[in-house]
Amino acid sequence: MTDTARGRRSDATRAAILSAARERFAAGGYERATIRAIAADAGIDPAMVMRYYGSKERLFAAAAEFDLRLPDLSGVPVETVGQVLVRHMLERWESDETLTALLRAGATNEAAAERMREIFSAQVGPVLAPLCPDPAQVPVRIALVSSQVLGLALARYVLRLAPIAQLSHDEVVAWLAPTIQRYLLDR
Amino acid sequence: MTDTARGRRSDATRAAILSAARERFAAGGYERATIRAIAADAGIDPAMVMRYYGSKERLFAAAAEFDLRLPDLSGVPVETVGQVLVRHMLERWESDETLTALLRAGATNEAAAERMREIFSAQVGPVLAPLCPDPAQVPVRIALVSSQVLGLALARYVLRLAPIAQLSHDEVVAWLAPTIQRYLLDR
DNA sequence: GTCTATAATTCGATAGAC
DNA sequence: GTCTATCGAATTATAGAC
Repeated sequence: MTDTARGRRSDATRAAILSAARERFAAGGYERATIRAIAADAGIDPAMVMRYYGSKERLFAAAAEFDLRLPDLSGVPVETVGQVLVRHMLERWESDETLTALLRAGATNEAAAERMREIFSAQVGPVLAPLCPDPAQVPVRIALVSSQVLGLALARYVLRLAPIAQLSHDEVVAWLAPTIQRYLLDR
Repeated sequence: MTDTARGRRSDATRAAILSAARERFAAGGYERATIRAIAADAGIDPAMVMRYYGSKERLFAAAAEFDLRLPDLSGVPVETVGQVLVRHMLERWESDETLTALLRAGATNEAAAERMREIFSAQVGPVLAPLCPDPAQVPVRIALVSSQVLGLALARYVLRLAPIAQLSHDEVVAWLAPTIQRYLLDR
């Protein structure tokens, strides 16, 4: 049995489901994203979603897989770490709706909140920890940075507070970078 | 017809419904808070909720009425404005679950998001605007302050990032006050 | 003012034909 | 691998008895 005969079409279907799922989860959170709507977007039958992912919960788990792709910061000057980080997060947030899906869903769904905690501790932690002065303060400093990054995303992409949604990347970086810098390095 | 004969019992019921509604909206956002569960919490029949508030949407609108009760800041030294503001928000957030209800619901419900925008522009704006140096920058500065306050609430009360959820009020104030101070007054 | 009964939808999930 | 048909449960909302 060749690859084309067996897996080709189903792989495309799987990908279409996942893409549609991310879009729906990002637009309305966990509860409002229905399997029926996701299937309709993907141009397939709702039963296929169940066949491929078993349940809505498992579909979300698959759709909420995410890599922040944080750059290695060991090479950049410490006084520019805030700028680099804020700019990277802006671009990452706007290039992949999965983050908005996680944020919207995380507000009402415990599994999504847990995934969010994982991402920000497991991915942000290791990259920023070496920069902090006192090892004991690392978790707090990472969480503070996360709070400002998440607050920006919430205000800009979810609640859409006009003044902050209209800022350019450069302006956001100019305002937020010093905050990140202080949370990470001060004292 | 006396007051006791007509409105007394119904007023108590109205209040019980509203209180139960805030609790449910705060715990699970808009979609997961069901009229049936709210009625059960209030110890009355689900039909009563409809009778008093007409629809789930109008119930939420009533439950999401909120006053930040921001203090007059014209008297306090400018260099302590950040501290006063952060401490007030912490206490307000922890003494009234309505804010958490708004935050959770605002992530997936447009009416809740709109109410959130109203609160932060109509209530925070007037109090902080007189402190800002350049009138043209007022909306942006208010929105930046909001982003950090909302990010704190999201991380601490909704996503429950352990390191930031465990901080004392004093520690949160010490970390965040300088940020607020800079967003409001710098330059 | 309160509750029973139920209408009208909508959802996640399953069974089974092809 | 895909779809039809449908179940069972849950939801908001309404009608009407008492």
